[in-house]
Amino acid sequence: MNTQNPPQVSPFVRLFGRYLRDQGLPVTQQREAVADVVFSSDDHPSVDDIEQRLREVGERIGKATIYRTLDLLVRSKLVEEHDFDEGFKRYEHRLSRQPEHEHLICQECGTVTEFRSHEVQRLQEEIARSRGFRPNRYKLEIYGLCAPCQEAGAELPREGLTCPIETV
Amino acid sequence: MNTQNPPQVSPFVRLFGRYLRDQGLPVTQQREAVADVVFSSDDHPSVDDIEQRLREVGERIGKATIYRTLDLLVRSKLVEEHDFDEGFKRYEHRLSRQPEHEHLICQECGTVTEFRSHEVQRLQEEIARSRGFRPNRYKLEIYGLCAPCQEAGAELPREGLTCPIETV
DNA sequence: GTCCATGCAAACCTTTTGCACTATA
DNA sequence: TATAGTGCAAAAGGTTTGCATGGAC
Repeated sequence: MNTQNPPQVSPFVRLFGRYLRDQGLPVTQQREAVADVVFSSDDHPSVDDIEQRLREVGERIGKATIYRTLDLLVRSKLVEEHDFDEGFKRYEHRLSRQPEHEHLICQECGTVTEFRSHEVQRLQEEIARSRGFRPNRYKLEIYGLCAPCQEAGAELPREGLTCPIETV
Repeated sequence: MNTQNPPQVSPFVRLFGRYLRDQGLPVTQQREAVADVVFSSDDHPSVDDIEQRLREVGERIGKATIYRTLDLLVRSKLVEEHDFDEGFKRYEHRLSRQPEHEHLICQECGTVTEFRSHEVQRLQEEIARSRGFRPNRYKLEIYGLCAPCQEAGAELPREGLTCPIETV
């Protein structure tokens, strides 16, 4: 189909290729294409987003292959899987300037902002250790309203019981 | 079916009844039964767990009703929904001694331990505020190995690239 | 030439919804 | 009695899998 190969394989895609070879797995054109899309995305694309972006570059790759490649990318630790309570997963490569970071998620517009806090990192380690737990990874997500949505007058739904329960 | 009513409705279930009446919704036997199971569970039951526990008490309630009741319980803010990356949701009532707490999740045995940290709470508020974000709720989850699993010799899967990438 | 990946469609699993029937207020 | 809930089964939506074909090594 696509006789015109990409000008050159990006360093990140090459890293993924190395992982595949380490595992004795073939480096296919589809795997490189999916990896390239993920590594060129600076947001948190869903599988549909990835399929769409592949199509924009003239690549028609089946969803099954995308899922299977994402699985490999996650295993390689080059990509992280996220679940922002939307009913589907999002993916994000770990090769940005902020390899470890947390997320602020706007409940109005869905925008995801990243932040980094060494203090959170330290706290998490301290908490785990004090309980004899060996931490592997952690995630901190803050849900609320981003600044633009607050200015636009957005309000968070106020349901729940009228009298908040404080059972402490 | 169940002519033998529970000895008396628990205070928590009664609270839920109040919420329902506030909303102009009927307080049904099924809703009370589901609420009762959730409020008597000190772990994080899934919908299947809840169905199972209802059956153990002689209640046969359809899954649809369980889902619909859980939705009401979550709306009432008496119950929280969790997603520990298992492919389904878990539920936990907020009426324990620790209304606000975070989770340590063992990747070996799946055990969920709770912890509380005022520092995390403070940090989260500080981070949000410094970015003009209005926080509504947050979640911190630490994944790793619990003490018993470590003692049993469990190891976390070491996949990924042999040479960890530190792109900072 | 062998092995594995791909693509399509069907299967899967959790969750949601439509509808006839029943219970609540 | 009007209104809303229940249960069943079907649908929905994201993700996984089986299988025949085709490409990588």
